[in-house]
Amino acid sequence: MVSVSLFGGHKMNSVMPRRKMENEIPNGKRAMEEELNRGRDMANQLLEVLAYDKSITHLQKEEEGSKSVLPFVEDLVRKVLCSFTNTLLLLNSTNDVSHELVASITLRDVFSSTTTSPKKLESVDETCKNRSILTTQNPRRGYKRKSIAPSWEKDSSILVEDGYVWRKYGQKMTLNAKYLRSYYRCTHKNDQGCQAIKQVQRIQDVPPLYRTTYYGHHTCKSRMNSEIVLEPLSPSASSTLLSFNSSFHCKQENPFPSSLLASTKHELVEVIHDEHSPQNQLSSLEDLLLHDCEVDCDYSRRVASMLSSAESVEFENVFMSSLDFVG
DNA sequence: GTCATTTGACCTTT
DNA sequence: AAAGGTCAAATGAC
Repeated sequence: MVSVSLFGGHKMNSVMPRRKMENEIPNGKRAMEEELNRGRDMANQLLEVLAYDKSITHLQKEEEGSKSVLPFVEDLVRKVLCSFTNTLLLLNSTNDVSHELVASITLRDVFSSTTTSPKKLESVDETCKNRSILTTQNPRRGYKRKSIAPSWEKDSSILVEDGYVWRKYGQKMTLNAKYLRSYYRCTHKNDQGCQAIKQVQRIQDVPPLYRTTYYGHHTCKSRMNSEIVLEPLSPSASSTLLSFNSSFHCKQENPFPSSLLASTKHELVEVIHDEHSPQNQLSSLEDLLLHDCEVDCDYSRRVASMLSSAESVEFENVFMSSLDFVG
């Protein structure tokens, strides 16, 4: 089980401006710490309960006359969600982060850009300051370098259309790479403010292998309905490998529907917006926190019923990432 | 004319 | 300072 210590868990970078230390934690932050710790403990319990539940077969249950632990799980999930909600309320009320930044970072960003540490927030803040200087002195204004962690990585032996419209904005030869890396942004960046970008790098010649790394989320409404293979398929060139790189802190939004995750079909794959997919389950969690300050029992019941043990691990990852963000 | 891509320069991060 | 990421003018395709 991963243990995260708030405020002390992050290595203090020498470059990092010194902020308030442990003995200077304001009440709001202390309360946040307590809330998050509570939530984490409950998430841990949830995992243990689920693991226990899984270990007992239905037959055994019948023999022992034991009942499902689901109601207990539900309760735990509800408490976890309460903790999230309380923390987010505290987050919103804290003045520790600039109002501008709070306004620019939505709750969804908190969950999506889960490696955004305070250090990063500060660097973003600095970037904002610098940019305000640039806007008056440098004609090349609006320059913004990606500061978020990759959200999804996909290795594929074929070039596939992922359902979004991308616009190439650059390419670069990188160190230790034999091929150019191409940079794409969502074509709706300007008209809809969509911040999604991706990088495509050919990593192998024979058989051809491409690594596509996605950053950010699509906020545009341009989703097409199918994944289109751009290159002719050969029997040998059929594998599509999706990976959550373990080095990534965030294993969050998957730009592909779950129905594609396990797909190795040699044909066009229909994109199915499955409301029971893990991705959407997590989205549901986010929505809970986004829209409801008070956790609805029906919602938590729904969430609990949707969670498999694997998904509760994902749930915990999201939770841990939020700790990372706050800590 | 409009829009996408190319490409060198510029900027940030490490 | 090097490497990686982004911008925007130039260019091409339609």
